[in-house]
Amino acid sequence: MGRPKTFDEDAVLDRAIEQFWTTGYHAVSVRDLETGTGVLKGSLYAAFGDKRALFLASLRRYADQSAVQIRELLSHGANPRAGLEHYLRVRGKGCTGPGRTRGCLLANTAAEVAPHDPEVRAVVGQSFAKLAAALEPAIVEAQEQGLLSRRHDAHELAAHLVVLVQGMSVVGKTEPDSALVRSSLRFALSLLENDAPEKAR
Amino acid sequence: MGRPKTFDEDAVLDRAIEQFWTTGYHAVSVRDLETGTGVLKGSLYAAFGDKRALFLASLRRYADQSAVQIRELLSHGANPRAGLEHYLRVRGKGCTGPGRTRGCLLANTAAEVAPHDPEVRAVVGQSFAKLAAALEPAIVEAQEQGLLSRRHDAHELAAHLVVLVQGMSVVGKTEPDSALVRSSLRFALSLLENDAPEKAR
DNA sequence: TCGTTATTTGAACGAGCGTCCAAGAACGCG
DNA sequence: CGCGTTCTTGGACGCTCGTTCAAATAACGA
Repeated sequence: MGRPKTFDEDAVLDRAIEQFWTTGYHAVSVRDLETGTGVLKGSLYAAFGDKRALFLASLRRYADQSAVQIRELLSHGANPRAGLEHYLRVRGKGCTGPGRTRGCLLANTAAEVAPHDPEVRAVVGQSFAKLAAALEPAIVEAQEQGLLSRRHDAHELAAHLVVLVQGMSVVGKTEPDSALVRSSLRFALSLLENDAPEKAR
Repeated sequence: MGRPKTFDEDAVLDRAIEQFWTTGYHAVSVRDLETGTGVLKGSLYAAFGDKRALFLASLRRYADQSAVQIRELLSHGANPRAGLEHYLRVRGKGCTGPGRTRGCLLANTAAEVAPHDPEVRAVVGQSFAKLAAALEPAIVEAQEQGLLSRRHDAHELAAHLVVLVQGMSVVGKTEPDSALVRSSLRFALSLLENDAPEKAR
């Protein structure tokens, strides 16, 4: 009953994600969100609460979406090792090139907001933990299938890859096509090569 | 001639660094800087220009200081490999523990400001490049002295460590003592072990 | 058709922002 | 002791911030 909503909340969140992602939390004003989402502030406040609540909702949606994407990327290819490689490649490419200097919303938020907002911190922290928890079994399986060296501890390697990916997303923000990101990606891929030291490609 | 300055510009920059570091660029107001530095806004504007200029000066000073620190850390210990290990340990410890959730000003700035300010971007980008340029010769020397495996390309490993360190500083902001940071640090240290797979410590 | 209910709309609010500037204060010099 | 110069001081400016709210609007059941 009553007057029906003229917008889809999830669609608005997607637009808001874009803005927070490219511009950052503090640098986006409610007026910006108004024009960016096409929803007047009054309605935004009625639907989501205040700016921080809208940001939290956007962040949670982004985190959910990226958790889904992780699973998709990891299951790409013939085996777990190919999935890991694919995941790294996509994440690396996503941080380099023109228009790709906005990094990852989770990393941006970890840097800008997390230390000052426990709720935000929890969302970001859990996202990172989930990412590691998704990578680890893929690593273990790849090792069990003899596709990946057992030289490295699976748990530590998973954590390492999580940290590395966030690092790429941050370093990549300093230039459109960062040589550092490309090199570190190449190195990470070399870590996923099977065994046999001294064997290039 | 004229009335003498009542403050040391570098000391003010050090205080400003602290504030931008722990709070972020946008979240620090000129009033905050006033109380934090103990210098009234009028004098700040007279000495540095505007807020952005003060930030840039602080950032450059931080970058210079951290470049010096890198050299110190790398020259610690008996050989280049020990220096690298020491550098990683210090950087890792600096991102974990209570009151250590502010990360690295360069990483924070890369995430929050770099994409929207070319001058800031240049400072941060050059700092990252310098860091890699400082790590690489240490890696090469360690390899030449037989202290470090030649399995990995020195240039790529240097880039990898730069990205990793920035990643640790970002991920570390999501909890006081991040298990991810500790694990990834342990993994990175294992990369610096000499050769011989399956050999712990 | 009318009353109820939910949403939209945009004007208005106080607070705080970054910035500026006129006045006062502290020095060296003649 | 003034004089010129430089720095300090803090009030004031215009603007934008996040937020609120009363009125207008649009759907529904009766």
